[in-house]
Amino acid sequence: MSAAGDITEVMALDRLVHEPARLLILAVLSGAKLVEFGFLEQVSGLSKGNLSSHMSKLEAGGLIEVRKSFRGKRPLTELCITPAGRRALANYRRQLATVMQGIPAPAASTKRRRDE
Amino acid sequence: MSAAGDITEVMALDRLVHEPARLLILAVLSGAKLVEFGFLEQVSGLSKGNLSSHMSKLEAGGLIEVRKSFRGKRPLTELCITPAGRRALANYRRQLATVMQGIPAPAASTKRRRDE
DNA sequence: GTCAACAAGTTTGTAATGCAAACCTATTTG
DNA sequence: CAAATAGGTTTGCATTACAAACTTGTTGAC
Repeated sequence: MSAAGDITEVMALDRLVHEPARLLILAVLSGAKLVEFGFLEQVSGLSKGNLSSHMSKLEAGGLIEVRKSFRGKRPLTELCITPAGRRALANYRRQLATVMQGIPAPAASTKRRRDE
Repeated sequence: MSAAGDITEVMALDRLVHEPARLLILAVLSGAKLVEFGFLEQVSGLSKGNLSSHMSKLEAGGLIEVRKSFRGKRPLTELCITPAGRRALANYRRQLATVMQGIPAPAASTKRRRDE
């Protein structure tokens, strides 16, 4: 049998989702219908360039959808997560939970403060 | 106050630990006193080269210690996690737990099979 | 009107990274 | 002795994350 928290599962993590910046984007998107580019920029602290590039990758992977429109006369880019994106995120979360079981919890005995 | 599961914490994840291959290595090391190179190679499925390179990075970061000796007349490389490594791993786990709270749980209602 | 400053993103350039193929050294086997 | 194997390391390459520079259009100063 494979151990309860088979840590080797970690090798199967979806790299597209595993990247912190993208995981953040997906997590934010999962909680809203539509999110503005500028909002994500602020929340994430990512530069526009970096954000744009991650956005493109997520879009290329079909995990998000990008809508371009106008607010007044200024361009406005909005993002939303796709069903596939939700699945990918849910699946990632599941794998992560499995992985965490393979990592020893510090909780038990972190009383050894002088261990270096 | 920052939300209970502040997803933006994800940006602070330790990249040295976040890499799946290295996380696996650390997790395995955390459960044993001393682990052989060859064993890790099998468990992880990593190529020798890749394993060696991750090993070097973890060592450079002070998260593991590498001991070279001989078994009979053949060279033998063994790895063990350092106290700093344990801390890094525990900290990573903690951050990960926080992050997971920011990702919507699929558990509740994954009964929607037709959502594409 | 036009010229400077600004908003909203995209494209380009670069340094770092993950990965495996090729290589190295020593040992065992035919 | 030659070939194969064990045990790792170094090299080379393709990908990537990131920010600086650029683009396009808008608003405000004069």
